[in-house]
Amino acid sequence: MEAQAPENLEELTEKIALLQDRLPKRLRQCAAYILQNTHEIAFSTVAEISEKANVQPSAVMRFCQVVGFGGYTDMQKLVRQTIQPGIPDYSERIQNLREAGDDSPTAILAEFVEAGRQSLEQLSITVNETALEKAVETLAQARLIHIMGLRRAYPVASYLSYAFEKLRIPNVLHGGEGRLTHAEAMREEDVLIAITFASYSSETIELADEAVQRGLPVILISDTPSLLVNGTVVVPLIVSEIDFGAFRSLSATLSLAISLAVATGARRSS
Amino acid sequence: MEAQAPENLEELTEKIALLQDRLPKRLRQCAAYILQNTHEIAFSTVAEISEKANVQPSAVMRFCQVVGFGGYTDMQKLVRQTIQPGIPDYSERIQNLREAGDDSPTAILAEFVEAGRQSLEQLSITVNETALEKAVETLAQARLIHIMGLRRAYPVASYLSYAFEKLRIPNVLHGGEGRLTHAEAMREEDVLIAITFASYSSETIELADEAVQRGLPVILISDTPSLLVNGTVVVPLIVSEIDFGAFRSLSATLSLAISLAVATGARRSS
DNA sequence: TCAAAACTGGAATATTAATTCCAATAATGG
DNA sequence: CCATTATTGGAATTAATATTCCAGTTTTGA
Repeated sequence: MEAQAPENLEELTEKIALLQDRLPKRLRQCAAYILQNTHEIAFSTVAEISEKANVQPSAVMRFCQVVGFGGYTDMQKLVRQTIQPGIPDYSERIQNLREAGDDSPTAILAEFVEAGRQSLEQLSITVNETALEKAVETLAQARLIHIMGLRRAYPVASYLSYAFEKLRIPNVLHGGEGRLTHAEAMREEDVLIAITFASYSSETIELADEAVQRGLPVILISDTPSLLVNGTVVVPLIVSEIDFGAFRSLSATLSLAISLAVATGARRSS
Repeated sequence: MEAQAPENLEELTEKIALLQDRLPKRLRQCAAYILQNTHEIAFSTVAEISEKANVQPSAVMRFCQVVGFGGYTDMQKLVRQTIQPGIPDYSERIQNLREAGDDSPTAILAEFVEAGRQSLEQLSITVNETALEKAVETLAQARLIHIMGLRRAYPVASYLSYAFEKLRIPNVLHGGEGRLTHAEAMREEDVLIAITFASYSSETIELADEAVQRGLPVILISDTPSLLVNGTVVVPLIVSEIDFGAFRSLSATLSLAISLAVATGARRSS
């Protein structure tokens, strides 16, 4: 209306974000959908967008006008312009990012993205289906799931705990900030998920040992099979995450962990 | 005519190349232009293509039919599909998995790996280099870095904290297990990294607001730009992570986060 | 509680683009 | 060179899509 039409994608998202709160219900639905699926506009018709956003075509139309465009066609033109030069060619894009200069943030990001991608690929190839299946089966029958992981492994452990929580599966996260472990809380019919990478945290190893001694199944998420404490009760899940510098993006490990949780949830509810 | 329509870009180019020689003049012009500008088809109308190829629209039409498509629309559909790899609807896919009875851990893992891969690609394409650069610059100059993220964002926050620790960069992780925040600890020259995804944790938002009011720079890692608290001091880093079911692999977000940390470390030591 | 304003859904209309058709032209073969 | 067939250009038709309009509904403010 009175406002200028955005002239590039950033201006567009910024403007939508700004408006979003003051917009009436249906227009806000449009805003939300378009914010998250901006690029869809390039290829979709008004009708398609409106259906996915659960509004009438006319609402989408009004939305375009509120944002400052003459109509949907104008907005689509903008999105197409900004998409076209790129032609989402991943490898080319990564190449460009890498060339940005050695310690530039984008160059570093490119390396981590690439490392993450390779790790994921690696994971999908090397995953031991039998072990995974066994792990899920074990978890599905557990009364209480104990989770332990420190340092690099802690984000994985905490995300697992969060996922189980959401799935309403009883779990305990050991060794959080206070580094406390509650070995004595491990009872019959419980299971321990231990996550540790070289060089291994002694606390995690100790807890795993403790669990083994008490006869509990242990699922071990690690980067090498070198610490098979005890072949009979330990289910090893190996993830070889690619390092960049001293760090890893954890992409593969987290994917494996979350799959474990979701599969367990599915198994339980069926 | 009765020939099969190509089903992907390679088949298409192959077929055109094959036909090219036996085609009459105008159709050969079409072939030549389309071979070299295949991707244009995704965005252009028949009229536009025909003009650029110096032929009549009807010639383009005939060309499409000769290649095996029903019409221009079909050919366009094909090109669009291959340019924009799907953008799969994951909530639908998990439904499909369930219905297909394939909720095996391996199948679920495959989905998460795929979702992670796509998120990483997406990130490499949509990352805002300027914002990233600004974020690193800000962090490099910070006296103390505050980190806040709850629920899904907590693994990211804790990994960031771990990385900064390893890099010997002073940092505080707020809102850990006890959900405690230490707003009063935020002083002049500090910086806050706030991580939150829809639906946003009110605690994180509040801490960010507090920081803004105290005049501290805030770096916001989020999935939509919809909560730009204050454009002047907040640096927004947007990651659109693909959901699978109710969960995400966090691949893209963690890659971004770890890059931020490493780049900051590099900047500081130089 | 009521009147005015804002919002919404769905149908009606206008625009634009795809597709077909046919007469005119050019190529081919005897 | 003529008859036949293939190709072409452009207009006419059809289909799809964007856009507007308005009556019904909800929200707002006094």
